[in-house]
Amino acid sequence: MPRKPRVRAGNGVTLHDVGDAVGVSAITVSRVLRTPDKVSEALREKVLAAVDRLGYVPNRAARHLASARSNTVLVLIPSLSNTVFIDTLAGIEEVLQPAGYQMLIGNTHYDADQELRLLRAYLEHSPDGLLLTGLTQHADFRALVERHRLPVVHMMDLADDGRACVGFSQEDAGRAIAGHLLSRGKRRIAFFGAQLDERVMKRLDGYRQTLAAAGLAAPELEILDPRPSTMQMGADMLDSLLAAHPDCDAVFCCNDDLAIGVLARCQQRDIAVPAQLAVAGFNDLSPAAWTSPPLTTIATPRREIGRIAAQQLLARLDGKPHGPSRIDLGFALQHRQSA
Amino acid sequence: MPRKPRVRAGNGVTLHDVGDAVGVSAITVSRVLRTPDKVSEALREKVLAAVDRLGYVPNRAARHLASARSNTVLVLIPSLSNTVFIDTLAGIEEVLQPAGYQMLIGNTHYDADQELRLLRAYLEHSPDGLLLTGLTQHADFRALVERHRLPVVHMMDLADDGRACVGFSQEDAGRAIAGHLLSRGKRRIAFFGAQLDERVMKRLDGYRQTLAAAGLAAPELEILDPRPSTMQMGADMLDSLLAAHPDCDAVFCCNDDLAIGVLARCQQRDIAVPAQLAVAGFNDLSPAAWTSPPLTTIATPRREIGRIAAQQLLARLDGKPHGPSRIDLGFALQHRQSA
DNA sequence: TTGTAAGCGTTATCAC
DNA sequence: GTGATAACGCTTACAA
Repeated sequence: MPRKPRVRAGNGVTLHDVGDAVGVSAITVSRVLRTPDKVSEALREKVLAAVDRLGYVPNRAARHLASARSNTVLVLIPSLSNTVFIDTLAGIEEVLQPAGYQMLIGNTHYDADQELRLLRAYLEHSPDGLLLTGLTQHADFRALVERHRLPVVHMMDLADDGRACVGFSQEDAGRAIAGHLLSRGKRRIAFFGAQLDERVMKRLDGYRQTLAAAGLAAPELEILDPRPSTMQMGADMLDSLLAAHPDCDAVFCCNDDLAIGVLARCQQRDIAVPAQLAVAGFNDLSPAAWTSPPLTTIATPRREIGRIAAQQLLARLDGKPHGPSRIDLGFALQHRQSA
Repeated sequence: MPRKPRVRAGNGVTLHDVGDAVGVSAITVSRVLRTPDKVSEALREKVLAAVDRLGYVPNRAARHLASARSNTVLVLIPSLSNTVFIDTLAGIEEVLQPAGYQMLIGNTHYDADQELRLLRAYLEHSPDGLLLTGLTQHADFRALVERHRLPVVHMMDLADDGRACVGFSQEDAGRAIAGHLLSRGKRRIAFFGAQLDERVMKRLDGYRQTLAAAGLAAPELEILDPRPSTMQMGADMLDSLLAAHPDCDAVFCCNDDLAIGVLARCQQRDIAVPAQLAVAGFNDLSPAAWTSPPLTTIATPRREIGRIAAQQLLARLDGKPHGPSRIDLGFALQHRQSA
């Protein structure tokens, strides 16, 4: 009866090979590697020596297939070029790596359809759980997630419907900036928005509410552009704002990138900041402290968000009792000289 | 004889289930999905309908186990917080995703030991190939790679020993900046270096050679710090440089971050740029165009590097004839106002 | 404490 | 064009 040997992945050394080398069965080697306590010390040492000598590397696909656990978490973020999400990833990695979990990263490009496609594609890896950015997904997204019984933690924002989330109130943050500008005596406060994702719109809402409450609502001072934000865009927005409304005395930019462009243009046009025009940003990226004048902005706890979200997810994966499912990490107004 | 049903991963729908629903065997369903041409059209349609109806999702672990190909590429980069490597990742993703490959990302934190540990850990996924940053790895790295017969492409730099690589000459780039500063009439040219990785040291070499050739070598004007670069560090370096060498008339910063800190400090200290002190950076990150004055720097083709490196790797994986293994993508001097 | 047998979901091989 | 069978490497369940 002829055998049918196949091509092998990796370096070709299997649990069985290691077992043969020591004179034990494959399952014993497996135990040495996963639950050393259940194996006698004598064997344990011999096996570990053989593992080392033969250069055995566990095959994750086989483990996954046999155990029905992939030890993999799917992380969906809107962009790789935005430091905010990179910082979040770093926080996630910090928790997942030591726990033996692998992070799969999907870039949605701020697009719900793409997000759904990514989920479909990554489902082939049968991730054990999901970390999502924001609260709003494609209409079919949730059903698919439930069908696969995947635990989910949302990041960057706060839900009120019981979904697990780790973040802060984007609306409150918008209110905080607007309130700050009012407290500095500004009365004609503009809003510059790009990308116009869920979170930017909530910041805009907070800004609107605060201005309205002060009787200073100014929809004509809102400049919104759905394209990704750039510094150039910030500069351009400033030009068009001042052309139409030279009486404007403050600008709340939905992120630091726009704000940096605005500040640069102010310097070019000799506009006094903050005396003539106050400028505020959002996120507190590293260049914010090095503009001239340094930028007043909202510092967001994004690395911490990643860390806590990952911890929450792991707790669910282990079936551990987890604390509150809505975790508010807050934000901080970084008051510098631009506003 | 009692069966032993196990827990299942994913949504529980297998090739076999789909086959049963249509009245064909599992292997036929597999063929419909992978090689539709080899299945009659009638069957094909029925099968695809069932796949859709049942919500079948292929199990990648099982495929990997059976086919000995993981369709996975391991990418090792030194840092997630450096835009340079994020851009490279974006280029890689652009090529890998459409080709059906999954990218595993490992963050080495500029540490060869960590890089080796990551390789060991990720080997469990049996990646089909490797994309590495730089040319220098841990002493044991290469042996491990060869043992697993993994094709490798190096990124960001150029090797002369036949290894596959996609990048540009870091040394030439250093020479280009130094040469430019000389051509602007500068004679006391400092070098600020952080991180001090392989590539920074090569830029430093290029700078040294150029200055030496002009009879203007000035080792006392080199400030090197092995810690990760920050804008603060750039500002601090400028302070200590000018304290010791007030006659210095130019600074070549090993990256834009340092340069931004230097420019900010120049503005604070009322140092005229470039008249009194010329400042050059490296990488041409987006803020570089928005400093005051705008930063002269080296634009590097990092996204393209990622793209081409991924293409080269895929060609090797497919056993296709690949062109030259050393691909020089060059760089461009971005001449702005700071130098 | 250690081993045996079976099964995880897919694909390679060979037969029809 | 379609199917039966075994094999991929590991872990669960159960036996010794």
